[in-house]
Amino acid sequence: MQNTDLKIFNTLTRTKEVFKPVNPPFVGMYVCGPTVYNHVHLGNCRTFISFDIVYRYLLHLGYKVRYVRNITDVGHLVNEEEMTGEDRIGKMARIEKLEPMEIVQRYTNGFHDVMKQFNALPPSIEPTATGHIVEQINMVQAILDNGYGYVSNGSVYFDTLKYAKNHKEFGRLSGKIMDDLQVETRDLKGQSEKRHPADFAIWMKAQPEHIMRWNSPWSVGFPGWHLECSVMSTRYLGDKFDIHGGGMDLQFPHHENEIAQNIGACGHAPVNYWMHTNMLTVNGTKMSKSLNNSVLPGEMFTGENDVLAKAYDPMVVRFFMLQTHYSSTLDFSDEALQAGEKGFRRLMEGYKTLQSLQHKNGKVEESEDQAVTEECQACYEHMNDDFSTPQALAVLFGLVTRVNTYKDKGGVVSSISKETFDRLNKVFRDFIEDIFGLKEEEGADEEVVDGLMQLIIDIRQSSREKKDWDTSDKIRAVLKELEIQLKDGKDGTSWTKA
RNA sequence: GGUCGCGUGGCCGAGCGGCUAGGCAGGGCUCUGCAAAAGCUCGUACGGCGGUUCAAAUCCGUCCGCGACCUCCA
Repeated sequence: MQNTDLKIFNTLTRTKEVFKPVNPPFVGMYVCGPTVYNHVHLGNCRTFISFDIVYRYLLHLGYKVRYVRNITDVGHLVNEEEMTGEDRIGKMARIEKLEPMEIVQRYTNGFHDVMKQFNALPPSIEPTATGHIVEQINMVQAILDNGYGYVSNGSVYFDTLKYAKNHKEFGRLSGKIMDDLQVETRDLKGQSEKRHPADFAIWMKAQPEHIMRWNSPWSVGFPGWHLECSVMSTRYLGDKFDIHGGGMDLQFPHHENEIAQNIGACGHAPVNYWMHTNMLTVNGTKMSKSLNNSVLPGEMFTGENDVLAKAYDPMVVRFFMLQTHYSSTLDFSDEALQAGEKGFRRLMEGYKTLQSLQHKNGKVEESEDQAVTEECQACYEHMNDDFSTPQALAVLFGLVTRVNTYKDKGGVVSSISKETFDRLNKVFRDFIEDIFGLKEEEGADEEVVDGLMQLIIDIRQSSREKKDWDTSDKIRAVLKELEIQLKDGKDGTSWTKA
């Protein structure tokens, strides 16, 4: 159905490029997952939902995608720059008096629950850093063997200066210039172990109080944060794969260092297409764990937060995010969310309406038939243009108007051909269910159901009083089909779910 | 300070040289017992100032405002 090629904006080249997998029909995609020392917030979710769309669309195009998204459960320090930095997991374990792995398990579970609520497909592989200590040690050794690392007081650092001299790559992804970074030199604690401020630890010697520690040729310690992604992507996708994604805030230094490690170990760049999603903001400022302006998904779904006036269904939030391109910042506000909620419902109602329409062969209006065909096609072409969900959505809304018009005119469609009618149905199903991953909001809440049941019982009661048994029995019978059992007692009627 | 990006109508948000984005909100109309829904329709835009061009929201310069990264964050 697509006439155009899929184009992806590649951070490396800062241009949209036609997507050509290394080994079609297989596609390897790696996305930096969460560090599970705390709840994921909505900003984190935005990134994962964005890549869920990428994953879904690639699958829709027929690619065999291996989607790897890691769980960081060690090595991510509270302050990377200072040697005194404490491991994030270890810190929470100490504070909450739990095993580090209990922390990891708790927040991993929470993360999975949230992703499920957002209807995000699970990745093909979800590796953990602690599960790949051996591989990480091996990569540190490879980097040392190639002369791009040095041991200092039991820790191993990446020799950024030497790497930058031999490979022009350093700074390319993030647009940094090595000389600027030198100027950035600041007098920080523990920096003495490093030869250059831009050097970073690939293996760190554990301080005595550090809980998470492993044996290595250099010290009892733990792997550097940037290393795990290099190792796990290589392990599962090979040393040259298609797409690497993550939030924009990981571009530097995390992804830049990742490239350096891969080149340092394997001699060539690991990734063809780098994709970065933009930030979620609250009142114009980035949502961030460290800024304490986070809204948690759970708080959003229940409405218990300081930012928003009411609760929003996960599907509404997902839809809301799709209205903005992944590369733009997205600001959360109550007004915008409410508009999104109505828009979402309009779309879903339109989808339902479409499914209720009948096609009948008749006189085909050529221009209309052609317009519908073109609009259907446009949805795919917008997705092919760097996953432009807002534009695809706009076209879909245009089609919703058509669908509603068909319904107004009696629900029988004959002005477009059967083929076009079927295509229209396919586009809605493809986009709403497969590509956008949208589904109906969770069932009406208890309060509404209770209210409805009381109303039905009241109506039935008045028909019983009029001895209108046909009506009262019909109500009881239909409810029974819905697995609701009415119980007529002395004190009135109650109901239970069968 | 360095690097990058952004400023679009009441709100959100696409577009990025000529052609209606879209959603929400507001006005009018149609339909319907009423209401809602739905359809049709209307209005208010491209931060300021210059420049390039037959033509600029879209390119260039400049000024103003905002943000991100440069330190942990998706």
